[in-house]
Amino acid sequence: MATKNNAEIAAAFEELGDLYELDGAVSYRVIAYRTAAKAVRDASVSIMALTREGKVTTVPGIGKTLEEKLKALDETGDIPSAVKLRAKFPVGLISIMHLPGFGAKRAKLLYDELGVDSLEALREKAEAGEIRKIRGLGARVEENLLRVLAEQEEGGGPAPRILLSRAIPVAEQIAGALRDHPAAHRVEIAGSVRRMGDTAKDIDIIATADDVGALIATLAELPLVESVAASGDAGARVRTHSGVKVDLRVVEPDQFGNVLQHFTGSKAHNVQLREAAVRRGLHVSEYGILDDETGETLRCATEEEVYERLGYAWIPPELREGRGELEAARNGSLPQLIELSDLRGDLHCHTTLSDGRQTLDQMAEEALRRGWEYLAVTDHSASHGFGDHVTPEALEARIEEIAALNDRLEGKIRILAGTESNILPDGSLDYPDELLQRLDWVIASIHTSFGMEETAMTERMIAAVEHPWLDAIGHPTGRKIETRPPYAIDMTAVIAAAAKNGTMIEINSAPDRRDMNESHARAASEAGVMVLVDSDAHSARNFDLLQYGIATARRAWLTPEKVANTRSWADFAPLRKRAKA
DNA sequence: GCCGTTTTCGGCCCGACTGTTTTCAGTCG
Repeated sequence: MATKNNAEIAAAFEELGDLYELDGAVSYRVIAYRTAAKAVRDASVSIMALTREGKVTTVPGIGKTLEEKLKALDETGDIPSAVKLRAKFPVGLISIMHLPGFGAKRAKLLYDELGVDSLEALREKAEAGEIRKIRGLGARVEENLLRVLAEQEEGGGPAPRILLSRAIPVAEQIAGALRDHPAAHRVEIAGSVRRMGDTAKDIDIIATADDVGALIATLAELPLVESVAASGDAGARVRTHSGVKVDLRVVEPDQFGNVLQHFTGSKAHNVQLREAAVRRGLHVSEYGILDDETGETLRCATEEEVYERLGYAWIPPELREGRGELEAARNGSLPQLIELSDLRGDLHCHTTLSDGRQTLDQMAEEALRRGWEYLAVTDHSASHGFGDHVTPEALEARIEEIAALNDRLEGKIRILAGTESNILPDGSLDYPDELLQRLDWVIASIHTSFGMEETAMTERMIAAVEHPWLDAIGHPTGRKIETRPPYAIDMTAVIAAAAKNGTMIEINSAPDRRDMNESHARAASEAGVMVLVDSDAHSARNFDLLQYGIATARRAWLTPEKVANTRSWADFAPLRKRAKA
């Protein structure tokens, strides 16, 4: 039987948590399963491999009981308690409990009272006016239910999350407009946008102002705002023409720090922060810090004060995910995170030779303008297809062209003749070794045969990692955020092979890739792999995308030393395999 | 079900909103 991957294990824990909730288990048990599911999904290593090694209880949120369930899942393909509970509750109840405004209690109530066991049966009962007759429910619940069911049919499920690259311009445009208003004092973006996560559900903005009404009016009248969903004396919720929801909260200046901290989150960070505070007799909320001893609530104008009162150094938002940052902030071991300005070059971009929109000279000129020391030009390779492949002969001509360009540039910047070679299904590259050896730089990626089974895909990638002229792996999992899952691959094994062979792995900065992700990047760096932050630019403007790769690097706790292309050319050049050979 | 700078047992973040009921349960972030 195939080994369950982390996503499958997380789904099994989610399901079991739902089933226990339907069964009326104490809430803490249900929460424990959901916490564990998240921990498994975010883990950078194979949870099943850890289970077999007897080390899985080192993962926060997984204890003895869940270890036993993991063993059962590994050996039999299922969890006995889930089998038992599935016989008790029809699968349809889980769909019902996930409807907005519903939960386990209501799903169970509907099942017990009306025998409802599917969304279809639920709709029939609602249309027949049966829901409103149940004690504890009413006409409003029935109306809302019918509306939700209709919306689901129309929209096909919950609203998708928006990519960070779509959220940031909207957030900055709105925050900028509000800052320009004379009544505004402080205006800050909060939420997952401030944490620079892969995606956001909505945009949170926190402000202080003399005149709340004027600020809300300014927001409502912005050209990009389509409609105002709610508006009060403490803020407003609006929707942009592009469908993005924006929440503005206007708060008292002496609570700004508390509110900004609260709404920056994440949930896991805040829960851990508050639990730790309770152990010291302090209660944290968005309104202040209540001290049990004095009965007084401390209101903080700045976030720094909030963390200081609780005994922590201020924590960069990108780290606030409940992944050890509180402990590090307490004992002074927070990392000095990499910044965009630390980069001295880019090792992955395209020109008109393949599918880029600008010429070699234009890309070089832009890199020079940005003050970089080096730029590797890595057009697609011989088997790329789409009519923009680069034959070996064309690549040889490109080598000459770049030599001439470097002469003209007189050492102001160094352009590297490179390729983004395809990793073929057997793990080989699609140029002859003699040609790869003549290049200054070789990055290689998988662009075909995404459907391979995990073992074969991992072997394919490791064969490439071991190639003597391959310097780095590009976008190693192939994911497209919100649109395409990663192909099946054991990244723990790939990372180990990369560390052993001195092969670098990139964080691709394309905002729908950000690949490798923050979890793999942190693991790779800890394993001793040199990480790259690459733009994969297909135009000169695309170099701006590096901000998203840097964001992923920061969320992976990376310092400048851990990222190879923060180095000067003199220090970077020897890290390439061809320099060591 | 997890976990420990009071604890290996007895706790477990905090508040808003909605809709239903007269003081609260359920859901959500």
